[in-house]
Amino acid sequence: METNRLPAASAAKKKLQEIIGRKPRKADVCPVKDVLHTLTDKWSMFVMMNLGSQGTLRFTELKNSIDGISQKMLTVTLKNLEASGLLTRTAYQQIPPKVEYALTAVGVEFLQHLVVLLNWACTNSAIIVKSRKKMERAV
Amino acid sequence: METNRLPAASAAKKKLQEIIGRKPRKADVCPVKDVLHTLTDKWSMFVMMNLGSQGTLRFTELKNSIDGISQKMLTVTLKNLEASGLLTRTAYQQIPPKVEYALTAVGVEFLQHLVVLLNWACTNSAIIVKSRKKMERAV
DNA sequence: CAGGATCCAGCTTGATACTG
DNA sequence: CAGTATCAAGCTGGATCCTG
Repeated sequence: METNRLPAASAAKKKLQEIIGRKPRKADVCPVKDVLHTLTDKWSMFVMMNLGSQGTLRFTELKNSIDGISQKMLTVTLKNLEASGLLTRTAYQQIPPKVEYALTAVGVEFLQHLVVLLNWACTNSAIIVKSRKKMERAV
Repeated sequence: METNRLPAASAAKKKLQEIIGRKPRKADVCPVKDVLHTLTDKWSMFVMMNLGSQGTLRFTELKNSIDGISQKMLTVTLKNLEASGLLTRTAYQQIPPKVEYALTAVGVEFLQHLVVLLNWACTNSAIIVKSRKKMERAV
């Protein structure tokens, strides 16, 4: 419980102050919030995870890989990610159309960080969920 | 651009397949999505960042630290984080009331991971924003 | 196949007023 | 001080229909 094999708590704290201090408190001014929000978006994560693990995918392949996503949201999500430079869209001019999506170098880099977080979430989700259940009962 | 000082792309890919495979595709079944979403929530991050960098804080102190947050959302966010076991709420029975919030060990651990991601976002937000601007023009 | 466009229900959120 | 309660507005996201 006490072992931290991470960038040391103190270093993290320092980094935090740096990051927080960097933004003039106005959330709008600092794009980090916005960027992170886009990236940790409900569907964005799934899109990137699937592209990361399966490589290049077509629109329908992605849709089938991500259970529950609507065509609209996949479109929107893909556009955002493409606009943010995290994935590339390659359209083949042919009938029927064929469009392929793949992560960019930046996308892969982000995903690697995300994997760490996902892994942590996987490990700790049980604890968190249990904690929530306990709170519910307490009410 | 090509340097990756990260858990190696191949390892990340493997991990991804593991994580994706673990969940039966049904987003509802896998709590990881839900957990991550709570944690990367718009306000949750700010709350945890402030607690992480400033230590124990009172309700109003938090509200003042996080520009733009409403009293309601702060309440909701704090409840969620407390229910998830990421922070503790200590109420002193006195008039006027005094309530202090602080991260738990789990909270600190998560925050340390988050810092890495935040740092990455800070470094790359410029690139991403620029990419977006370019896309806008392309339209 | 890969979307674009539209409509609308529902959740999220902010503003406001009130309380122990 | 630290919330709770309520209501209205706005955005999100799903369903549906349509196109090159």
